[in-house]
Amino acid sequence: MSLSNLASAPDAHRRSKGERTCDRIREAALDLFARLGFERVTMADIAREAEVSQPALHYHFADKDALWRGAIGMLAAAIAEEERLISSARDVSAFAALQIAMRHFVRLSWRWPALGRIVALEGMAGGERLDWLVENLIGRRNRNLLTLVRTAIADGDLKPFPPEQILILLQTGAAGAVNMAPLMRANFNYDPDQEDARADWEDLIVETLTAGLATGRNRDNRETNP
Amino acid sequence: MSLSNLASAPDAHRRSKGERTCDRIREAALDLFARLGFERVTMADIAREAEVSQPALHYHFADKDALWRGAIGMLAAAIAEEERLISSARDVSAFAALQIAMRHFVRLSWRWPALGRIVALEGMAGGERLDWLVENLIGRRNRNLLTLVRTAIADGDLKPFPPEQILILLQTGAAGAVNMAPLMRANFNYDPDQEDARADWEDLIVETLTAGLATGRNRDNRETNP
DNA sequence: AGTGTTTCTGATTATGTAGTCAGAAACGAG
DNA sequence: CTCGTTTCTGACTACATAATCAGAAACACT
Repeated sequence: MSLSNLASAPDAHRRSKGERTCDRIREAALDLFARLGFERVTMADIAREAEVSQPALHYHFADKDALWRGAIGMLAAAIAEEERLISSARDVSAFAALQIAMRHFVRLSWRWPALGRIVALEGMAGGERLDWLVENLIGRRNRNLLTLVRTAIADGDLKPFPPEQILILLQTGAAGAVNMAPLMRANFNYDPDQEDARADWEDLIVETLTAGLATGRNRDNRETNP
Repeated sequence: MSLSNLASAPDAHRRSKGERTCDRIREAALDLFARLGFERVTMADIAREAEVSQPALHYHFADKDALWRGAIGMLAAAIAEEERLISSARDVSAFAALQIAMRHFVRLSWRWPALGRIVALEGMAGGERLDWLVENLIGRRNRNLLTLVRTAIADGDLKPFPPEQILILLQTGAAGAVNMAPLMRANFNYDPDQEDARADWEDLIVETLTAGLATGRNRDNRETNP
């Protein structure tokens, strides 16, 4: 909980036992919550997956909601990295920055499948957990992206659709194959979670949405450079 | 349960009391299941919404799963109508048929918000309910669409990405604004469920994905006619 | 009205699940 | 090793919820 004694930093990479099991619990919880949603997961499931007893969960987290937030917290670093990467692209056009962001987002979705799934799950249901997500995880990022979309439209590079809609299309589209992997397996006997399928998907998303949303002006710039 | 006596057909539109409350229950259940997912909805919630007592649910449906399937059944007619409409477009190119299907699908998503949400919920989780959905509601429809995509690619009208991925992009994209309405409200203070917003969304989806997926050959056909 | 059937309800049970707590085990500093 | 602290467990409680059932009410038909 504290910032840990920086004095003993030399071997600080060796986290305490509690911190390690805490991580195990959060990993198990994130995986289960993302796949199944909050209610379909029991504390017993998480405990089994993390190889601890149920009360251990309550030792590290006050209740199931706190555990959910703790698990989501594992995504914070990934989001922060994404925000950093987007804002670092400051000397290119908003349109080019969006392309970069989109490619990065697809990769992020594969790296952290839980992200898109949890946003989808709570984004459909609404409620307190969604409010928490917006407040603590995705709100600022999304508003920044919205500004980027608005700028690209003002620049005449993007078709003038409602920017909120464009953003949702980009995000639900990009995460589609990740989120819907079980459906694709069940309905098409197709597994999108393969190295080459992932690469195809990344190209499909970036090329398609870029080409589809661009105005004639830059229609032929596949990957725009400043 | 039986095909009802066709003899007394003249006034057959007057359904029995049981059938009417059965419908009320299914409507309430469909709405709740779609918004919140199977586990987050209790039988008491549904009973309250349908203005009956809990045991009434068990009189009409064996258990919660049967009620879920019964509720989903309300979407069957909508899907059938969609299938009919798609297969009726037989004398146009596969590409043109896909455009028609896409526009129809966006409208269908707004008409039946439960459809996309339930597919998304179960499509992420996998499991028995997804298998049931594939088997009984969306499987055939999706395979038909897949054939259409394959044909359009073979015709040289669609970019040669994996057809399964193209289909998932079309569907998750099209249903995005419908499914994510709560997120859009929470994050952007934007309500996509307005007449003009719906129209914008329909255009955004059809124009963007058409333009993005089309090969150069038909790139400038906004709405292709045979 | 009378009678049998369909439809529904109040009361109740069984079960699964989140959360609690006393105390055991593992750990760390001396 | 010893003692104090952190970490964890087994046994338990409280509660929500799906499901049951006997019987009441609404209905349909004569």
